[in-house]
Amino acid sequence: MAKQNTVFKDAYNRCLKLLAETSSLPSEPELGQVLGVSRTTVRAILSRFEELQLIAWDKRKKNVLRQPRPDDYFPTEETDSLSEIIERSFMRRILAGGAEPGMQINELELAREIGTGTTSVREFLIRFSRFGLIEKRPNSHWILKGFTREFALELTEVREMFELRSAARFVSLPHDHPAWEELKKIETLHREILADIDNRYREFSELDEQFHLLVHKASSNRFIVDFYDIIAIVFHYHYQWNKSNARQRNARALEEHLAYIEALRSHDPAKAEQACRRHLQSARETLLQSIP
Amino acid sequence: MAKQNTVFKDAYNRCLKLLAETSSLPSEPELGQVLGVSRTTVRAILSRFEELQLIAWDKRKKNVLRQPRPDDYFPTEETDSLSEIIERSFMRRILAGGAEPGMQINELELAREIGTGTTSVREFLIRFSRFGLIEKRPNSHWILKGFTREFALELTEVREMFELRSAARFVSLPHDHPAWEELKKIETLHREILADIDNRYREFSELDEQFHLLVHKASSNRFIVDFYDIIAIVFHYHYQWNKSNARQRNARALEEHLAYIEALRSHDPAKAEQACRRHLQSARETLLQSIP
DNA sequence: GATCTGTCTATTGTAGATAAAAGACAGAAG
DNA sequence: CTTCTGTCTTTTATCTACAATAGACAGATC
Repeated sequence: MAKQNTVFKDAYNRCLKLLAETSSLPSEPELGQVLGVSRTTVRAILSRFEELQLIAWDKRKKNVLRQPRPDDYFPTEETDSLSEIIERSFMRRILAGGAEPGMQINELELAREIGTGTTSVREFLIRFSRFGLIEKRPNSHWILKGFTREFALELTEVREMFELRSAARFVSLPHDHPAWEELKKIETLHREILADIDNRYREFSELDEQFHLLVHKASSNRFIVDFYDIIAIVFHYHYQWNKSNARQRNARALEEHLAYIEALRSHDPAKAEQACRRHLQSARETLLQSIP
Repeated sequence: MAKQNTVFKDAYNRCLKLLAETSSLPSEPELGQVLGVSRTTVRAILSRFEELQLIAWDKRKKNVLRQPRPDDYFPTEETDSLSEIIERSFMRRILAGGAEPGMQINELELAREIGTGTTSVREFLIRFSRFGLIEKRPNSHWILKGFTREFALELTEVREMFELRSAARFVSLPHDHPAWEELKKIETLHREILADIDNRYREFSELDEQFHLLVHKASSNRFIVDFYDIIAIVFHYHYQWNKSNARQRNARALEEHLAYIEALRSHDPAKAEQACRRHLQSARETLLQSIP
């Protein structure tokens, strides 16, 4: 296998959903636009649709013949890109499996275990190394530095510097800046989830990421925004891993976010700083509690 | 060619220098230690020495037979690792050659031009992407974001946050911390270069890197220390590129460093902050001046 | 004349192969 | 009994090959 066709399969599935809602599909370039793929892939999808008698395709006419059935979709496991698969496998290993700091990481072994070529694993490790959890010994193995207390402290130290600065920028954004609109939407979502916290507390993780990313973006600094990737990935896997008291923790964080949002909207730097600090401090404590 | 034997060639050259200074070489593990390579490579070197009648080798005895001649050394071009070659080629292209922001970067073309496989170019680009100068479009090309004014401003903004914090940590290091010793050495070097500035001003670039890295290390924060890589690479190539007024600029920076060092040694946080700010400001101005 | 389709070409993502380098282990030498 | 050497195995760095995907261009269609 040279290249996985996950782009095709994923776009195919999404296109099936579009197909379920109309009687004829738009032009190839438009489909490409909507699905975020090239015309080559669009045409591959349309060919398959035609083969399976889902549409009648003649040049510009793409009439829907029948509704898609559940088994027309590709299984979701097949639509994940290789790098997503590698990332998940790797994170499971280093967070769940007793991964001691100092442990050696072996490209070949990882590749065999995941069932993929070494090239992809290697590229993943290179990309991942910027998160500061692993380190390369040239001509030799990687070393796992581990998700330790020091790591968490160093991470939160930088996070706090960056977020405080971003929050300060946020309050001085012009009133017509789109971020205010976005902030309002996020606030609404907060209230909705909080109103039905027992059922919806799991949605917090994603919302948390959205909110803090919005704040970081106000810095207009690529290094600050990029750094948020590290925080996001750590918290993402951390939430998956450590579920104790999730409902209660999330409820508290949602309240803090609301106070933080209100402070941002006051346009008062001092208030924003205070609310930001308060939330960051409790986020840090939560993170540290989960590390032995 | 599967793997370049640059490790061998480089270690070989360094081993020749050792050989010039003794009458017999130490044990294989010890040589490996000194040269920073494995025993396999050490043995390859010794085999070659024996072949060329440089030593008589019998088990533990490795007696020097003759002094190395200049042509016993491998040419220096052959001792650079592939990634160094790629980095240099790439930086020359984006700094020197009229590289417009927004330009597409093509892995295959770069590889052809450098005369190497695509894998190595690809891995380089992935590693390099953390510097924020390029960005990947998945399944498609890379985009050059360019060494622009915004880039420089974003870079220096973060640099200033990090270095101020590191300097604050530095002044509170315990008196017996090895950093103080190191600082003293660096100060001496500063004075030496300054005393003979007309001849030695070119040595500033390397010293600058050493000094600021020492300061950043006081933060004990891997993200802060790692970030210094970006600054170092930018300034490194920037100095190579923009040589106007180098003597004068470097003399001024050396003076500022000395004031900064003195402030650090006073253990007075306020003084350190002031000296740090002053130097960072002029470093920023210098950088910005060179960007159109 | 703008947008679309058919066709063709170029580039990326990934696997597989191989030389270089690292590293493990047993027996030899001090 | 510690350190060294000889030998062997494993892993990394790199190249090449190829399917998936992107993208370009000319002619067709509205």
